[in-house]
Amino acid sequence: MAQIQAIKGFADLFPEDSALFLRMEQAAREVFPRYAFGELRTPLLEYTDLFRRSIGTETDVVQKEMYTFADSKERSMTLRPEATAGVMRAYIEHGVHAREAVSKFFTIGPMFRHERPQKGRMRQFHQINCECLGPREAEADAEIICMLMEFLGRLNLGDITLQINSLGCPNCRPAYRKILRDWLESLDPAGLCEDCRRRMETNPLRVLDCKVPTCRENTARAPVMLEHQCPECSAHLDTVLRHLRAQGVSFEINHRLVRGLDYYTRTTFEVVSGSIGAQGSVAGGGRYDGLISSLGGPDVPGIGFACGMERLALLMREDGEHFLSRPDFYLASLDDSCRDAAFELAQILRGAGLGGTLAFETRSMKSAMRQADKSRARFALILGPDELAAGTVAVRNMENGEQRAVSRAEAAGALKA
RNA sequence: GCGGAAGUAGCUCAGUUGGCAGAGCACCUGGUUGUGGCCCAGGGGGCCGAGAGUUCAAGUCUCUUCUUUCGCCCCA
Repeated sequence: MAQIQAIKGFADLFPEDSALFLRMEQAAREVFPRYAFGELRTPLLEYTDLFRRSIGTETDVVQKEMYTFADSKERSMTLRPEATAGVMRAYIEHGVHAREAVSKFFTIGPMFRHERPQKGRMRQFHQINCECLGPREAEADAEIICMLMEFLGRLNLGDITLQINSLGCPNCRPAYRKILRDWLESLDPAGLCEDCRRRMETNPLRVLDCKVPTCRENTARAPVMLEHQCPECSAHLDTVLRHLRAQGVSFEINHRLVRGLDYYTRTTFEVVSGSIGAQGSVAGGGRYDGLISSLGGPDVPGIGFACGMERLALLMREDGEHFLSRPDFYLASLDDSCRDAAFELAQILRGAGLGGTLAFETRSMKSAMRQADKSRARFALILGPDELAAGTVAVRNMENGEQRAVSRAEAAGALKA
């Protein structure tokens, strides 16, 4: 215990790793604004009540996964376990609905859940989150899904699948819930796992989502949600799917797709990958028409999604590409007398927009070249007594080995050419 | 919260029935005047995750603990 260590489930991202995150953020900031989404940054810390009321007190997230503690005035605070709640709070608190009929926000940042860490799951993890508030129309669903797929498409993720389902609305879901529960109760209980027998009572929809193979077999012919929805919900989903087909966005209907958070209604979707182990869900979202009013805000519907950046990073890494950019130069002095001039030259180059390393110690030629090679710089710049006297610097192209003396005043231009 | 596996050099890992702490890669320095990658030579690097115990002797055996990892659960 002498060594100070990072907290379990909290990771350090070195430049090779953060380069992937940077690339995701850049893709998000390019794609989302074209759909009129603007970035909203909300606090990492909120009053615990916000999450209890939005995510649902019965969920695992609220019951056992939140980082909750009291501040000096004994108020219960929680590190955000997801982004939607904070966005909703900000939306309501600032009366945004009164200013505009449709609000579109994205947010990027860390979330915190006290779970057992494993592949693709950290206690501090990062999400890219989008919320579209205001429209009730199916076009909003189709648009945000198209946007998500366009965003993911920029990331070179390999095989991913978009799955869609509809959970119905408060008018038709209770009836389906009852039909499903009755059907489940007619089964031989021995065919279901312990969890499912419990879920049958508390949350029958979750039984469909069980991963135990025998449960899946035995519920294969369960009543299908989509066949028991009201005409409005059916029409809504049809419109969403029609637009996706027209846009060439491929998807599959997953009758078992049930989301974990209580506030979802109608359209739900998830993007999954088979190649990163058990935590294969890369993005997920859906419509939450009752959430804002249940938090004390106006009766404004919404739809949104979240993607897990650590999981995206796992998929991006597989194409083995270099995400770090190459420096322009590596500049070394061969003698102590040259170091002042080297420092000046490095600053001139940086002032001209070039990037690279200045070797602080005087190095031998061999060592300087080895360092230049290792830095992956495009050019090695060498400053020795000869160059110092002549007002030049030796510029070596590391790709082809071509080398020439260039006046120090013109070095920046030579590197750019 | 529940299971399985693993912690030895910066990284990947050897280490026999308990008996001097190792390799490869990486790093540094050289291989005669100031030139990288390949090759060769040399060098720096270790509380063997931590703490107890057994023993003349523990990297090795026992227990505890921490961490990592793969699953379950849940979720992005």
